[in-house]
Amino acid sequence: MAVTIYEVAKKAGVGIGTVSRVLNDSPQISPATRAKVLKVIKELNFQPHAMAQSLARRKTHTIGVVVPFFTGYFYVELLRSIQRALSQHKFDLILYGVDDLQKRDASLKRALQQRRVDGVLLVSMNLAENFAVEFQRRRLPLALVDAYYDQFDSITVNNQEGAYSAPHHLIRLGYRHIAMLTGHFESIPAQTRLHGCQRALQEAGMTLPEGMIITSDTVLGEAARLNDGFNQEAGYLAMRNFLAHQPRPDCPLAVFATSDIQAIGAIKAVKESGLRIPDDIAIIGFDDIEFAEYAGLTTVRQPMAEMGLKAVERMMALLENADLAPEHVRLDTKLVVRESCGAAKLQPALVQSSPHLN
Amino acid sequence: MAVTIYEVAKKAGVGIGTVSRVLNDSPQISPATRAKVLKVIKELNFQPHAMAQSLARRKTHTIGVVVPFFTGYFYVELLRSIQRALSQHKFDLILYGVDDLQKRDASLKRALQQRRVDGVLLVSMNLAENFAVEFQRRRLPLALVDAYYDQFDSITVNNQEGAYSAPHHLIRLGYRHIAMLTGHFESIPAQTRLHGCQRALQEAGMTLPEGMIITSDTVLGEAARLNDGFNQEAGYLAMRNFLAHQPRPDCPLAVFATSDIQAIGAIKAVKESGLRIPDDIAIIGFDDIEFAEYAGLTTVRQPMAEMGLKAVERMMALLENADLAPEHVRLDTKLVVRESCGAAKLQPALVQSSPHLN
DNA sequence: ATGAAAGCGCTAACAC
DNA sequence: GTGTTAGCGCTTTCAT
Repeated sequence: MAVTIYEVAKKAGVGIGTVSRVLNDSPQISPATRAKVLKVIKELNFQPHAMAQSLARRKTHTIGVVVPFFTGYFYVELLRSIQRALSQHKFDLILYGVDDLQKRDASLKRALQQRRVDGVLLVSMNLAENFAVEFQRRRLPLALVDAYYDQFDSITVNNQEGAYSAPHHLIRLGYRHIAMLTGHFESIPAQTRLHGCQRALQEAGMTLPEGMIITSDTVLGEAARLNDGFNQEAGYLAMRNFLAHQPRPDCPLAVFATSDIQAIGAIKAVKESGLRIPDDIAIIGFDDIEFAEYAGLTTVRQPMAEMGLKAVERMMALLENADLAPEHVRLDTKLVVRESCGAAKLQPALVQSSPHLN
Repeated sequence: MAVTIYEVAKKAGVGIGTVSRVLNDSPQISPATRAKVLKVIKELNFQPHAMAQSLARRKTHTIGVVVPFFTGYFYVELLRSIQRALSQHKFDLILYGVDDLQKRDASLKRALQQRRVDGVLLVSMNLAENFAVEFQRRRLPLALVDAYYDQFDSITVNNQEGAYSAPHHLIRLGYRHIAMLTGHFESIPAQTRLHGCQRALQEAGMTLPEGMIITSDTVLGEAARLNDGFNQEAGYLAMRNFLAHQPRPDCPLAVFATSDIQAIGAIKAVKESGLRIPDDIAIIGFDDIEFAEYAGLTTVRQPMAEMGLKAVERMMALLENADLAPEHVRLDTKLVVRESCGAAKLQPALVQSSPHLN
C-alpha cells in the first residue's frame, strides 16, 4: 500500500531505526546519512503513519475539545482560537459537539477510555465528580474553559467584574432607574452576575429591588428553558412581561441584560411596545456577540480569543508535565460602548468595537 | 498501564482472539463465552485502544473536515450538522480550520498522507488538481460541500435558482427598479447568482444595466478583498459608492444583495444616507444567516443542516465502497420573507422564519 | 467455536 | 552512529 519506513530504509540502504531517527530528528546521526535518508523520503514522498506513531509513542498529538453545540459567536470565536493555537503546536483537534448532558458524558468517556486524545478541553460545562476522578486516575490532562473545577486548570472570565462594570457604566451616564434581565436564577453565571450588579448599585447608594430583576424563570414554554434561559426568546418574553406590568416609567430606565442574546430579545420587546432605545429605555448587554456591533448594543465583551489561546498554552504545559498544580486564570472583560445606552456622544470610541482585536 | 485485551483474555480464561471477536461481535462465538468475556470486560471497565484498532484495521473511524475559518452562521450550522451526523455514525471529526490557502493545502496534505482520517469533507473550497490526483491515487474518499469538482461527490446549493427567486420576489412585489450587489466578479458563486438574477429580470421583460450591478470590485482597501468581497465592509462601501453616484431614485428601488453579510453592510449605508428600508429602498439578501432574522431581512435561505447531513451520508456510502461514481447533489434554496422588502402584509408568513427547521 | 501467531507501521532500548 | 529487535494493542488468518 502506502510507503513505509521499511521501503525508505531499503532504498536508502540503512536500517529502519535510522530512518526513524531521522524522522524524529535525533541528534546523533551523521549529516551524511541524514541527508541520504531525507532525500529518499522526498523521493518516495513518505510521511509517517500517524496511527502507528501514536501507538508506539503512546501519544496521539490530538486534543479533544468538548463544546456545547456552538450556537453563537462566543463558541465559534473560542473554538476558532483554540484550533488556531493547537495547529500552531501541530496538534489536531477532535471536536466533540454536545447538545445534552448525556452526550457530554459519552464524549468524555470516549476521550478517557479510548485514548484517542492526549488531553481534553472542556468548554462551558461543569464536570461530574466521577469524571474528575477518572481523569486524575488516568492522568489525562484536562482544562476547563469558561467553567471551574478546583482540581483542574481553568480559564474563566471575571463575571463579577464584568457584571459590575455594566451597571457602573449606566450609573455614570446618569441612570438611576436600573433593572437587570437574567437567565434562570440557579445558574451560576446568573448568580455571579447578579452579585456584581448589586455591588455596583450599592456602591452608588442604590438597590436592586426584586421587581427590577427580570428573570427567565417567569417565562413559560419549552424554548425558554434552553441554555438556562440565556436565549433570545426568553429575553423577549421576560421583557414583554416586565413592560406589561410596569407602569410607564417616569424617569429614564436602563436594563442590564446579562447576555447579548437576551438583550436582542429584549430590544424586540421594547420596540414592539412602542418605546425607543435608548431614548426611553437604555439597554446594555453582556458577551459582545457578533450581533452586538450591528445592533449598536453597548455591552461587556468576553475575551474569547484570549481564552482559547490561554487554554491551549496551559494544555501544552500539562502535556509536558501532568503534575503541575492546577492554575486558575481569570481574564478581564472589557466594556464596549456603542449606542444602546445613549452614550455615543459622552463616551466617544472608548473602546474599538471591531472584533478580532485581542 | 491501562487494561488491554490480554488481561481480559487471561481473566476470562480465553485467548485474545476470542476477546477481539466479542468486541467486534463476530457471529461465530458461543453465547456462553461471549457472556463470560462481556462480564470481564464490564468488570475491568475495558475499552479497546482506538489507535491500536486503527492500526490493525487500517481504518481510523475519523473524518477530517476542512472548513474556511468559520465565521458566520453558515459554517457554524453546517459544521454542527456534520458533527451531529458523524457522531451518529460513531465517527470522530477532526477539524481543520483554515484561513488561507496555504493552510488549506497543509491540512489536505496532512489528511492525505498521515492516514489519520478515513475520508475528507472539504467545505467551500476548490480543489487543486494535484490534490485531486492524490486523493484518487490514495483512494481516500472526498466529498465537497458548497463547492464542486467533477470527479468527486459534491453537495451544493442551487445558486441559480436561489438567485432567481430573489429578484423574482421583488418583481412580484411590484419593484421595477432593481439593482444587484455582489462580490468580486470572478468568483464563481457571484457569476452564478448574476445569471440567476438576470434570468428573472429577463423573464419579466427587464434588464440589469451595468450601472445597477454593484460589485465589490469597485471597493478599495484590504478588508474589502476578504472572502471574495462577500463581507460586510465591502457591502457597505460598495453601496455607499452606489448611492453617492446614483441620482435620488424617482421610483422605489430594490437591491438584491447576494449575501446577507453584504446586505447588512448595505443597510448601514442606506440608513446613513438618510433613506429608509423598505420605504425608500428594499433589500433582499442571500444565505439567511443568524442576523437576518433579527434585522428583519428578507432573504434566500441555504439549507445548511441538510447539506451537512447529505454530505455525511454520502461519505458513509463512500466508506463502504470507494468506487461509487461521483454524485452531485444540488439542494434547493428557500425564500424567507421578512420585512426588508415591505412585503410583510402582502405575503404573510410565507415561510417560517425560525432556523433549525429542516 | 476458539487458541496461536503473524502482522499493522512505528519507536526505543539494546547491541556493536 | 547505526542495525537489530522487542514491543505498542489490536485484528485476522490459520489451524484445530
